[in-house]
Amino acid sequence: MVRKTKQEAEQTRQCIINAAREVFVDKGVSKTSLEEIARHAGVTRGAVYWHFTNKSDLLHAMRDQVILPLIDRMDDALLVNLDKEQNPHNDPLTRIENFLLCTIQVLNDHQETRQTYEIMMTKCEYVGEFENVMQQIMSNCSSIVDKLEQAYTKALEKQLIKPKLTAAQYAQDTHLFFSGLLHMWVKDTDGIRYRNQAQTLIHTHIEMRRK
Amino acid sequence: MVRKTKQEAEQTRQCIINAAREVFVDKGVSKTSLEEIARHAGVTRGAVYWHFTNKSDLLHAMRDQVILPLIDRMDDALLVNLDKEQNPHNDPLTRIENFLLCTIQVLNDHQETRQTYEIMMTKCEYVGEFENVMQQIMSNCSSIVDKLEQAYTKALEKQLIKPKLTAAQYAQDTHLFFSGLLHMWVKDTDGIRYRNQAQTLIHTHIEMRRK
DNA sequence: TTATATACAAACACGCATGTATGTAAATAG
DNA sequence: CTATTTACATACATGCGTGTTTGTATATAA
Repeated sequence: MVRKTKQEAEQTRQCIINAAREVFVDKGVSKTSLEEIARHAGVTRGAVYWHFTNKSDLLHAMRDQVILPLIDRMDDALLVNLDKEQNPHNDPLTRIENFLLCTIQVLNDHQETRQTYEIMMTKCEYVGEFENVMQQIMSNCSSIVDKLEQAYTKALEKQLIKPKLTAAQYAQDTHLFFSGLLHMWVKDTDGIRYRNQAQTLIHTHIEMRRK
Repeated sequence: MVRKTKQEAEQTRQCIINAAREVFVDKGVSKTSLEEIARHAGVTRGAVYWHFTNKSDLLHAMRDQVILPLIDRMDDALLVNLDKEQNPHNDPLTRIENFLLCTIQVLNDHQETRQTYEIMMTKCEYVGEFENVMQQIMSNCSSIVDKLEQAYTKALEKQLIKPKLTAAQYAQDTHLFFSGLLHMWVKDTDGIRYRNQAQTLIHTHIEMRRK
């Protein structure tokens, strides 16, 4: 065999992750063997065990590749320069809407992200060594709600929405709406019920709040 | 061995389902063997294979026991006598709120339901012979949205909510909200973030719509 | 240039879960 | 009262997935 350079090794590592994603999405995590993943990637189980300690580790790596960048984008979309820029295309409410739209857009355009979400939502079990991922998800949700609340606070200050409810309440409701939408969007593989009208649903949700 | 009567046999069948639920919730569906379930139920795999063709069949039976009654309750809560009874405690909006509250209540009070939901949401993979369950869930959602829409139509007629949006739009938004809430409620095993304030969240969601 | 670490492939050992086939005692049908 | 079916327990056959170990050719460091 031909020993690989560091770059080539990193390439196989990525290749294994990609192969895993495609087999996972097809057969589910627990019913795919590392042998199958290796074959799909054009390597042997030796390579898989070299780059990852086990299947769970591989799954973690797969998830991180998609989730971590998404969290970064979130800050940009919801918080950065929230107080500056008084022009109407940058008001807090529109930014919230754009954040939601943008996330759906990523799922639409980026197959890697879409497949990973599908796996995490419907093709894996949060059990044993994977149970703490649940905690990560929950704390992630908390930070989303926090950021939404900050945006809604600005929206209240600028009197874009009715003061009937608090920013926290608006934020919670929006988060639950979006959480539901993501689940439905991912599960709606035909695209008939949710994927095709996600933009409309989001716009409606925000519009409901506008004065 | 002592041959059982029909009643006793039905009892062991139920016993197996209960055992399965408790082991599933603990170790996840794919990592629990039928041997383990049998042991937990105080029988052997022979009994399990007698009552169910395989693990998937058992999982289906478990799900049906919880989901089917829930669908029945839904009709009662949202549709029955929707046009009669003009008293304010039975207005369409309150009925929607009560339906949501009632569903959460069932999860709270009924361990069997709670565990089953936890399994279906975070401890099983929708793959292979279980993929059609996904379709069932989706079509179920459709009928929920339909019923919500009917209730919201009445609410619009009675001018309880603002005519800014259509009944269908309100229904979709409420369904996504509730879908998100259910997911979060189930995942929030500590109860800190969602379980403790579910009632408030629901009330807020409905209140937002009130004129 | 040589020694060592790297990046895997190949081989080994092991248990465990599944499905089926057979055995069996008592309930039930007739 | 007898025959048959029921409701399982037990035993058997089989395969598959995992983790580890060993082998090896080459990149890389010195």
